[in-house]
Amino acid sequence: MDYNFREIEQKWQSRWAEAHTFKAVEDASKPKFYVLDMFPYPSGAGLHVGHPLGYIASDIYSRYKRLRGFNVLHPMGYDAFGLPAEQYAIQTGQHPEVTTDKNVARYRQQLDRIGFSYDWERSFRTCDPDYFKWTQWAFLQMFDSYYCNSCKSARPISELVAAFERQGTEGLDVACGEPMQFTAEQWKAFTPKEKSDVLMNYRIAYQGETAVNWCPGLGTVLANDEVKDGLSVRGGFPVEQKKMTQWQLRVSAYAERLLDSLDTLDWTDSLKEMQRNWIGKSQGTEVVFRVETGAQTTDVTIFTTRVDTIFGVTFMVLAPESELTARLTTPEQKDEVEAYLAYVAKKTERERIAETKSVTGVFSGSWGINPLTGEKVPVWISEYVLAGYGTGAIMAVPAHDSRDYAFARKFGLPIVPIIEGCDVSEQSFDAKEGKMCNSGFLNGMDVQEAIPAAMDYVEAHGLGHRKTNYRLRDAIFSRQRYWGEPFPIYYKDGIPTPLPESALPLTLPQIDEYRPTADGQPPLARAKDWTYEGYPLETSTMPGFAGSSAYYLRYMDPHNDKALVSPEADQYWRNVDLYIGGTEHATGHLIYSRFWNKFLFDLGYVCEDEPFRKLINQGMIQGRSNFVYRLVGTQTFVSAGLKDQYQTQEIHVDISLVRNDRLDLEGFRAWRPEFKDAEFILEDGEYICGWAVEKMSKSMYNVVNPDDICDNYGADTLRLYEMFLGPLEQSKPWDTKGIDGVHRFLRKFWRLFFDGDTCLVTDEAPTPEDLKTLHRLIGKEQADIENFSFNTTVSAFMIAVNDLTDRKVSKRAILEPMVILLSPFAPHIAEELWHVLGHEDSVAFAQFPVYREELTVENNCTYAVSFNGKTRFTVDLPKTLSREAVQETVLASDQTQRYLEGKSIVKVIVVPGKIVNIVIK
RNA sequence: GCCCGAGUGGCGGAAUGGUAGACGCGCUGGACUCAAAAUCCUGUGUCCUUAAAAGACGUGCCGGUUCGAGCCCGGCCUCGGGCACCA
Repeated sequence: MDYNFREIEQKWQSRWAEAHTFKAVEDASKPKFYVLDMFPYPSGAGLHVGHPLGYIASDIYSRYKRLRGFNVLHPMGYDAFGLPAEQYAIQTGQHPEVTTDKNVARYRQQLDRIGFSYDWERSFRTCDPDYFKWTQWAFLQMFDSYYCNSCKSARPISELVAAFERQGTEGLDVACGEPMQFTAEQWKAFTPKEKSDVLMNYRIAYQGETAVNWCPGLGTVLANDEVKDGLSVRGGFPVEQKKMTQWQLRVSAYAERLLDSLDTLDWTDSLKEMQRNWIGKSQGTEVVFRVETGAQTTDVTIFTTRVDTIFGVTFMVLAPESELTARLTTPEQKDEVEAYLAYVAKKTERERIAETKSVTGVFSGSWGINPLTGEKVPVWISEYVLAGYGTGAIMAVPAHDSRDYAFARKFGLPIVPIIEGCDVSEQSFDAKEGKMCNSGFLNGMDVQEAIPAAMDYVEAHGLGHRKTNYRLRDAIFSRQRYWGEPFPIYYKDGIPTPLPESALPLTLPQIDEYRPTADGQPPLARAKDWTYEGYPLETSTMPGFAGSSAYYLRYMDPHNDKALVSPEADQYWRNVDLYIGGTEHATGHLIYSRFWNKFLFDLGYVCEDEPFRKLINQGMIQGRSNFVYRLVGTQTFVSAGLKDQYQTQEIHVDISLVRNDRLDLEGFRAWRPEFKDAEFILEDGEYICGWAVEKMSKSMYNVVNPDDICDNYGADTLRLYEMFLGPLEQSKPWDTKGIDGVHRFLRKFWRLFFDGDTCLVTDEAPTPEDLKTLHRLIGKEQADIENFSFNTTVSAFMIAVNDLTDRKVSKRAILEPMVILLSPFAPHIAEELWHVLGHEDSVAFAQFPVYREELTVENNCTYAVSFNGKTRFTVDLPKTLSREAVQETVLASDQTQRYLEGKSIVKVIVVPGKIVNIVIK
């Protein structure tokens, strides 16, 4: 019997499916382990070999944990709402659901071939009404909650209403948009509309006007993490800033908690660091500057992290979008300021980024008074100050801030250094070090002392107070799209009103066109009768991250129609023990999910404060593209080695037409009509293609499909090979060259069991040597899997199998545990051989072999003998020998004597088990 | 500009501070074969010399700690990734 992987893999995949082998059931007698992959968006292109990398790793870990006696929850589903299906719908009129169905089916088929141990009965898509009902439900919970700063928790909005009725805003410490002040009487006198507007200032899911990333190309707003370099991540369209009223989530209320509990997570440092930067906590001071505009004065609060430099302030700057700009502009400066504001407004985000080096600004005509010195400084307006951060106004210290420095230089403003001996003739001195000068009471202090001293002073004199700011903004939650969750909100007399829970899920209406309406309304406005009890329903939909924010909770209890997750299921599965996915979600999904989970935790719906305990980022598998070089303006192609002699144009060529960088000439002519009569300039009779490592993508013709690998080598080989390629976290190019070696290993393993049709397995007793081979492998696998060092485990397997092959060992006592060890990596062949060995049950639930260290321990240690640090030879000595005995034996040996050659010994250092170093003169 | 991470043969990559290059690919030579495929065996960091052995040099660069450094420390260089007017 040969190793027929096609037959074996098909057979076991269907048996696992029929027997529901990997169905997970809550079982209090076993410890749980929850392993989750970041679920994919089912795109039309299908999976390429890069996608399963993380899935294979998580499957290996899941299977390993099962062998270790854990009750493993390992689910999979689809993040199915999203832009590509909708864009396709706009072009073709095809309902996104149809496209999604088709793509999901294809994904499932591809995933199934790889032999994952998912519990498919728990699978769902984010676009299933049974699921998004709970996304809408969570939104309503947020709508109905506010965040209490003093108890650090979300609370029902009814409590806030009660507080307003009792005492107005008196003594309130809650997260809000604009600070508000009113009495209980005033509150009671508000109209329903006014009350609704006030509460919007406090709700965790709220509607508010804000500067948004508006993408005209997509006709929708985008979240910060959906924009990169001023272009939309999906589609690459330019993005501009625009003020709009949008649904938002008050993520900023959770900034401190999101930051704090990062320390409790087993994530990589780089990922935690990314989140820390994104949250961007900075502790500083708010200081009030009195500003004179003609005869009129206004108090302007600025935020700074360096109050210690306040004696170096030579001007102030306002953000162009700040409400203060109009107020502080004098009549004389009005025209100039308005021209500047117009100039800023028409710039797109992308242009702003491209011109980040250029310095622009305009004088407002007002003068601020430095509260410490009483000195007057001019107030300028410039786009380098952001309206959305701090107070939208700054004090400028050009001597010690590079941005202020550039501005001062451009507009000829004074630069006053306040740190002794620093040189500010060429650039600012930003470092927080040195002795203070020109700074009144701070003179002579070290900068590190001066910072708190200045803060204390400002607070003591009532000039300002300490303040912590965060860069983290509230998440914009509306999208002007069709293919997303509808908001369970309708407008009753203009007041946003939540739908009752009984009306959920609110499903998408049928519409006949998916583009925005002529007057710029979202596509849902096209729906006939998009109303609730006669009132209009909200027409925007939720963003992509809505559905992915709590999906891990739903897998715990996917068919529950009473709750997102039952308390019992939640108590059992708790949170994700191991989450595997790409870093690209660091500042999107992984922040939103943590926020969402903390919110549900506050309300008591879930029992863990953090959703993902351990997180591993698998690297990307890149493609290896091939190129041909066409002589410009012809259909003649020159081989890579000769291309420099000609003027050529580089063209991607499909890698299926290339083998070992040699081009299949006939195949190439047949590839495209325009290449039908292609001529070639060859080197050594062959056409050599150029190559490069690039992202794997259709347009680069470098996509390798996992199905092809499964056809030619089998899923087990694919799985082993992807792990063997290198460390999981590292990005690496796909290269099919090495795959034969891995496949050869599996065949070699098979041949330990069979020679043709003869079964070789015997009941012969293993020798100590056999046991050593086995237990080395057990020890290695045990240690490596826990470190996700799967590549070295595969190597260890190869060594063991080579060992056994050399000695022709086909003993059951050795092979049986080896099959168990192999089963997480290559489950199909392992299952087959497990049954060949006479077992009835699945190998997936066998017991991980017990490691016996004493079997692998050497009796001898190899000592490296060095002279003055240079290793000259090695010697094997019994492990039990004492230091002194080792020293004596080594010194007495012939080899040592030969190297000594009469020189005298200064000292001898013995490192037990390792080395003998002899220092000689 | 700021913050992370990484630099080891022809290639992917191994090495608790202790014989650098495991394992795999590729390449040499060989066995089996009429031949091919498959399989197996052999060699394979560089240089020098050689019949062989033995040497010398080798983990991006420069220094340091150590009996001993790919690994630890300091300073550079290069390449990836993230953030980017966040006061």
